[in-house]
Amino acid sequence: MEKGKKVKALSGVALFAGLPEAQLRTLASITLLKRVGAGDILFEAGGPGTHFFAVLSGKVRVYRAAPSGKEQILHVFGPGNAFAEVPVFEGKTYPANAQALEESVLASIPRREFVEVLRRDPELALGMLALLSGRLRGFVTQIAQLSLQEVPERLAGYLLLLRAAQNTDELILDLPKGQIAAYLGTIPETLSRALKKLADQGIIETSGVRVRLLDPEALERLAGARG
Amino acid sequence: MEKGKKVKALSGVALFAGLPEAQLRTLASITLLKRVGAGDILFEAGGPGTHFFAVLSGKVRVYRAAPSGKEQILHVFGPGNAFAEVPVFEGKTYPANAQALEESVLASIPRREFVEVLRRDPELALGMLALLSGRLRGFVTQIAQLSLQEVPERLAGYLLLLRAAQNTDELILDLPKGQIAAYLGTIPETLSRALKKLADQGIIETSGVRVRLLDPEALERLAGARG
DNA sequence: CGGCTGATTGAATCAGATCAACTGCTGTGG
DNA sequence: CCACAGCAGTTGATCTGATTCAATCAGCCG
Repeated sequence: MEKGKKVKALSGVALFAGLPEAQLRTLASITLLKRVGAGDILFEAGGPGTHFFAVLSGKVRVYRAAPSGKEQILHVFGPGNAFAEVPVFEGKTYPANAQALEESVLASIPRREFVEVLRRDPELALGMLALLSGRLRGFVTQIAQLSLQEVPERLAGYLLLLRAAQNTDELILDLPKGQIAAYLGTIPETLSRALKKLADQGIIETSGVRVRLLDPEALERLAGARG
Repeated sequence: MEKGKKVKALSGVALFAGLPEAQLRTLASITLLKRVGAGDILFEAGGPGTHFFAVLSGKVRVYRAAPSGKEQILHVFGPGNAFAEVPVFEGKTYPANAQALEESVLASIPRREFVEVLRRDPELALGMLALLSGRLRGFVTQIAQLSLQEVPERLAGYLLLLRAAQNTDELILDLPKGQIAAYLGTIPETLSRALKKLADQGIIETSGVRVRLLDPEALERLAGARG
């Protein structure tokens, strides 16, 4: 992998988008490219948090698992997203597990060197602060949903997210239903019933991986004002 | 309020602890002191996020509320804690509500000026990054608990937190039970039953606001390895 | 001594999980 | 090209942890 390619790859990461060429080159020089297959585990909760990652291609999920086997997905990251920033600034362990959902290519940046770059570039630090703040906001939403809403309402919120991302009312589910269930804090059986419930109410129409939103306003009412 | 007093107050905030005198003075010059009574609302979810806060004395809870009236506490902040950092770096709205639980004195720092100070002090920015990372870690734990554990297990985790904070097995509950219930994502009735359950199993002994841990290992087993 | 608020207890109900069976799709190998 | 293994998803029946509703109790302040 020659250097120019790495620089190009990194410039596609949102967090590094505005970075001057020189900084990008520095980053590229400490970055390792990592190719992983579907299902590969990248790190586990409690493991030493030595690296910070960015997805160049593919899809990665970050989740926690109960002894029972039930899993809660915290976030799914796609191309251009950076993740695993928590241990970078705490120097401790990863708080969750990460697993590739598909064949993916990742940029892997060693913690120590990355902090050095940050120390020298306050703008990157501010970008990082914005990234973490956005993450916090997302978690606040997730906590509120888990605690204050029931499954069909959370599902409504998720469908609205997809709508915003895909900019259409003819959605294509971006994950297998089992993974969506884990993201919503439930299990596939319950998700299946929730989809049916919304369909019975005439709010959506489903067929496999396709979901047509018949009544987006009803979804917004269900999901509540907040995102 | 003369200036020296503000500097002293700010130096008691963990986030600003290591800051050089000059920076502290700059901060003090843009800081407003705010006195609030028990029950006062500091800001509400969705409101414009103009200020960043630190608790100088008293206690503040940050929470989200459902239309039904049920509330989920995200965090309770005491003296020395900074909070409401999310809108500082996103320049948007507060993601949750904040309310004083007791008479409190707060340092209130305008967003724009604070960002300027940060831009000039990379070390403060790194401190801020560490603060946010810790917050993220806490939220990950909270999400996992809400989704993967049941109430008695979450309660066990909470009691262990108190044990670590108070460094004794003779705990004093730091919040009214109703608030603890809201923090654990449940309601007072259920918390009451969970306490009774642990007591029946001989793991704890309760009397009002006092809780004696008879079998901390059992609590750790219940709560699971993670914090 | 009331009267308010917080906490507890009991009974009924409910959302969601669990368990089990079945469907349907996909890819592989005979 | 068909058969079948294997997995994801659905459906139904049951179980259970938690909420709801209602009543009572304890403590604290005026």
